Amino acid sequence: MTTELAKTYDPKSVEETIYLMWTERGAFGAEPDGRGSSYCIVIPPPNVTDVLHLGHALNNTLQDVLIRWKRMEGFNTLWMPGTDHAGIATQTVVEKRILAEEGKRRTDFPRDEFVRRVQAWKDEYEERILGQLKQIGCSCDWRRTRFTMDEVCARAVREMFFRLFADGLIYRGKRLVNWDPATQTVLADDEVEHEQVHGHFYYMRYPLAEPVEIVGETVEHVTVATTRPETMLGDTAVAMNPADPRAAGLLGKMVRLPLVGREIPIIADEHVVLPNPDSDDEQAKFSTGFLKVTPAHDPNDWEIGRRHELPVVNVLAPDGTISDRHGWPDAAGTEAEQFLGMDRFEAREAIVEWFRTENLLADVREYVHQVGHSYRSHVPIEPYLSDQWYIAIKEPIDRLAEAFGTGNIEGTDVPVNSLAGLALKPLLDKRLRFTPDRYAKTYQTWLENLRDWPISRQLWWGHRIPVWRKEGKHEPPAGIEAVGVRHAETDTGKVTFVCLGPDNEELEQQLADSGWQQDEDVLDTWFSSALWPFSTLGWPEETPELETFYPGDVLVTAREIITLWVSRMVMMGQYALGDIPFRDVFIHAMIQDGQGRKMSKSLGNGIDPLTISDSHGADAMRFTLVSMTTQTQDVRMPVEEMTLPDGRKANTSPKFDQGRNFCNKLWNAARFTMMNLSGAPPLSDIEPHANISDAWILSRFHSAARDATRALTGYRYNELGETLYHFMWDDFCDWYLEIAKARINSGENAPRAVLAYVLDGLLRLLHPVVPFITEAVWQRLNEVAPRRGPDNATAEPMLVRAQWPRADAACIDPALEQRFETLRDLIREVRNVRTQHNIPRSQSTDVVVEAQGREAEFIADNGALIRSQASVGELSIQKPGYRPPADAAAATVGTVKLYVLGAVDREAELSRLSKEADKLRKAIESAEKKLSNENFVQKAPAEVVRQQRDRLAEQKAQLAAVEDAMEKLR
RNA sequence: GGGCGCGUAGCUCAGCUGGCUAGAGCGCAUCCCUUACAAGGAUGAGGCCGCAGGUUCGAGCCCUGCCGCGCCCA
Repeated sequence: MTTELAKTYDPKSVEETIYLMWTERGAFGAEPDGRGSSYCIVIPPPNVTDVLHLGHALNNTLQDVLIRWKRMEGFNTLWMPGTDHAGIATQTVVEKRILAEEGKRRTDFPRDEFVRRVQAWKDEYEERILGQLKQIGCSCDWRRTRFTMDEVCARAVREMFFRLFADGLIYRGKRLVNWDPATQTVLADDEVEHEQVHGHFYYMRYPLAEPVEIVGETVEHVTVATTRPETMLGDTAVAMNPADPRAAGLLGKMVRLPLVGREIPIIADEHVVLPNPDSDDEQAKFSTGFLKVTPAHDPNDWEIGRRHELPVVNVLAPDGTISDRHGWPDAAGTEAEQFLGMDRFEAREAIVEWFRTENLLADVREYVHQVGHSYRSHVPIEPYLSDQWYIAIKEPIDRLAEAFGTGNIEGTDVPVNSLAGLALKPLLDKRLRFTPDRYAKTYQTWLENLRDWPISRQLWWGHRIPVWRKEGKHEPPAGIEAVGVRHAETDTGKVTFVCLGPDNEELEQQLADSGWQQDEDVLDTWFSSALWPFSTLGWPEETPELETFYPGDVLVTAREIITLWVSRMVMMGQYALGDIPFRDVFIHAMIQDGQGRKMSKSLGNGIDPLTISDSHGADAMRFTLVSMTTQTQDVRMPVEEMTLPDGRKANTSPKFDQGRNFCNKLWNAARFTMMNLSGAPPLSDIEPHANISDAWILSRFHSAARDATRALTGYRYNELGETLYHFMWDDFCDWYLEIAKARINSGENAPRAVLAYVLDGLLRLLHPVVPFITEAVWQRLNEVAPRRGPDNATAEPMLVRAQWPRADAACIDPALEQRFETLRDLIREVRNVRTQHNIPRSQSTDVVVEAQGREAEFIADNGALIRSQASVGELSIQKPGYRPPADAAAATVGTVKLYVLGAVDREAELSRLSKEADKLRKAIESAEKKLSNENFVQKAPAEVVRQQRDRLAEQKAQLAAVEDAMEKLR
C-alpha cells in the first residue's frame, strides 16, 4: 500500500505529474481513422500579443469540459489548438517595445529584419500561451498545433485568395482610412484613441451662385458649421435635410465655394441634423441646417458622396499638408493656391482669417467634442482616402449557383450564392444555431447590412498579398497558367494585377524578372482566421483529417467577435468546402470586475489565471468559472488583492475559494472512502435495495448523471456545476458518507461496495470540470479497488479515457427519494430541537414518534439510521393519542408527531413552537384564500387544486399538534 | 439614433413552457477541533423579486410605460 493521502488537497503536487501522464500516454490524441463518430472543436486561436487572461481561461475551460465529456462518451474527439498572428496588434506591441528599449522605429529596419523581430516575439508568446493552456488542463491534441502564419495555414491563405480572385470577388477600390500624418501609417479603428478636445465650431458663409427669394426675402448665402474649416477646399456639395422648410427654395441651387471658386450643388440628405438651438442634442444645437460635404475627408461625408455620386477632392498630402497633387484638379489659378504646402492646422488658422477679412465668417463658438488621436504619435488622425483591396460580399457567385441556388434571400438584398448569403442561409435554415439564441440576431443583422470587406493592411506582419502589379495594360508573361488577371484604372493610369496561387515560386521569380512588383500590403488578420476551421486540418489538400473532422461541432467564443470572426468562418467554410464549419455557436459571458468594469491592464483589475492556478489550483479555477457560466452577457467577479508566498501582491477573487473548497471536500471524501474500501465485497454480491440509503444514493447518482448530461447537452454550465456540487457535497458527503460511517462501524460490509461504486461514478461525472484531482484520485482508486462496477470488470487505467456514466432510469426512484426525504426531515427536526434546547452533542436523547400503519413500520425499519444521525438513544413508536411526559419537546414532520424527551428548557420550547405556529398560520391563511376563490377552484388544473387541498389539510393538522404541545407546556 | 442585456438576501448569482411557504455560494449569528475535511460540521437569521399599471383563478416569470446600470453598432 502506498502512503496516506494528504489531509488537505495540494493541487501542485498532482497537476504536473497527471498532465505529463496524459500527454505521455497520448490521451488527447485523435486519429482520422474513420472509427466511430467524430467530435471536433477548433480553438479560437489566442493572439500572440500577450499571455492569456481570465477571459481566455474561461473560454478554454468551457471547451475542455465539452471535449472531455465527448471523449468519455466515446467520440473520436479532436480539440485543435493553435495561435493567431494578430497582425496589427502584434506588430504594434513589438514596435512599442523596440521604441522603448532601443529608440528605433519600424522604418529604421529593413522589412525582413523587422518581421524577424516580430517572429521572435511570436515564438516567445506562443510558447507561453500553450504552456498556460496546458497548465489549466486543456486536453488539446498538441501534435496538431497550428499558427495562422505557419506553412500549412499560409498555403490555405494563398489558395483561398487565389480562388476568390479567380472568381472575380477580389477588387481594388478606394476607402477612407484612419491616417496618422505624423508616422504616415494607417491605423485600425481600435488604435484610434478618442480624446475630448476643446475646439471651435466655425460658421462660414458660402455665397449662392444666384440669390434666391424665400418667403419674400432675398437669400444670398448659406451658412455651414464645421470644426475643420481647412477641409472646405475639398467640398463638393452642401447638404440639407429634406424636411427643412427652406429646402424647397434651395435644393438644386448652386453654391460658389469661396477661395476655390468651384460651383457645388445643394443636395438633400436625411443625415443632416435640423437646427434647434434649444435642443439638448449637441448636434441640433450647433447645426445651421447646412452641411458642407467633403467626401475625401470625412466618413459621413464619404457616405453622402456615395449616395449622391459627388466628386471626391482630396486636398491633403500624406504628411497632412495642403496639397493639389493628390486629386485636387481645380486648385491652380485660384485664391486657394496661397494655402498649398501649409500644415493642416496652419491652414485652418489662415482660412478662418481669410473668411473673417472677407466678412464671410458668421460666428465662432466654443465646442467640446471627441477627436480621434493616434495612440502612437498622439496627433489627431485624419480620415484619408486610399486604395485598398476588397472582397465583394454580396456578389452572386455563378460557380456556386448549382450548389446553393440563385436569387436573393427573402426580405433581403443578399443573393443566396454570394458570400454573405452563404453565411446567412444556414442560420435561417436553423442548421447553424446560437446559444443563447438572441445572438443569432447580431449575426443576422450584420450579414444583412454588410458592405464589402476591405482586406488589405499597410503592415509588415501578416500574409503578404499575393498580387503582382505592373503599370499599363499587360498580359502575364507567357507560360504562366493558373493565374488571375485583372486590369484596372487608378489615379496614375492603367494598371494590371495578376494573382498567383500557392507553390509558384518559379513563376513569382519570372514576374519579378519582367518588372512586376508584389503588393507591399498584407491581409487583414481575420482573413486567415476565417479559414481556421479547415486550414488547420490541411485544406486545400484532401486530408483524412478534413474528411474526418470537418465540419466540426461547436465554436465557443465571446460575443465581441460574432461578426468579425464567426460569420467569416461560416462564409469561407461554405465557399471552400460547401458546408458550415460547426453547427453550434456557444457565446459565453465576458468577465468584469466587481464594479462591472472590463478587466484591463491599465485599470490594474485583471486576474491572472496562472496566479489562481498557483494559489487555488487549476481545478478550483475551472470549477468556479463553470459555475459562473450562465446565459447572461456579462459576469462580475469581485477583485481582491492577496499576498503571494513570495511576498508579491496579486489580484484574486473570493469566488475562487468556492472552487478550492469544492476540490478539498472532494479530496477528503475520496480519502475517507478509500480508507474504507479494503474488504469491500463486489457490487454484484450485495443487494442495494435491501437498504434504503444504498438505494437512495444510487438513485441520486443516476439522477445526477442524467442532469449533468442534460446540462452539458444544452451548454448550461452553471446547472452542471450546481448538479455536481449538490450531489457531491450534500448527497454524498453530508448524508451517504455519514450514514455509511455508522453502518460500517456497526459491522456492515455492503456500504463499502456502494462507496466504491459511487466514488467511481462521481469521479467520472466530475472529470470534465475538475480533471486533475479526479484523475489523481482515480489512479489511487485503481490501486485500492480496481474492480468496482456491476460487472466487476477492471476499471479503465486512465479516467480521461474512461466511459461517461449513462443514467440508468431503472435506478432512479422518485418515490424512494421521497421516503428518504421523510427520514432526513425527521432527523433534521430532532437536531433542530436539540440545538434549540442546547443539548450537547455528546448527550443522546430519547425520542418518541407518534405514527401508525405503514408509516410506523417504515420508521421502525430505519430506527438505526435515525438514531445514528440524530444522536438518539431510544427510539420508540407510539400509537396516536400518546401522552408525552412534561419534559418532552414536540415537533411534526408531515403527519408524523415526534417528541424529544428530556428537553427541559421550557422557555426555549415555547418560543420555538410559537415561531413554528406563526409560520403555519401564514401558510394556512394563504392556502385558504386561494381555495375560497371560486375562480381558482374552477379554472386551475384539478391537480393543482388537489395539491393545494392536501397541503392545507396537512398544515392544519401540524398547527393543531403544535398548539396542543404549547397548551401542555403552559 | 438603432439593437441587446441587466436590476431577486449585505455581496455574486440561479429561478425552464406562469402553479408547493422564492433558492445557492460567500458573508452574518449560535454551538461544535465528533478519528475524511475548521478550506469542516450542525442549527438559524436575513427578500415591497427596481417602480407603476395591465393580462390571468394565479405574475419574480407574460404585456405596456417609467427609473437606474452596462454593452454593441452607426
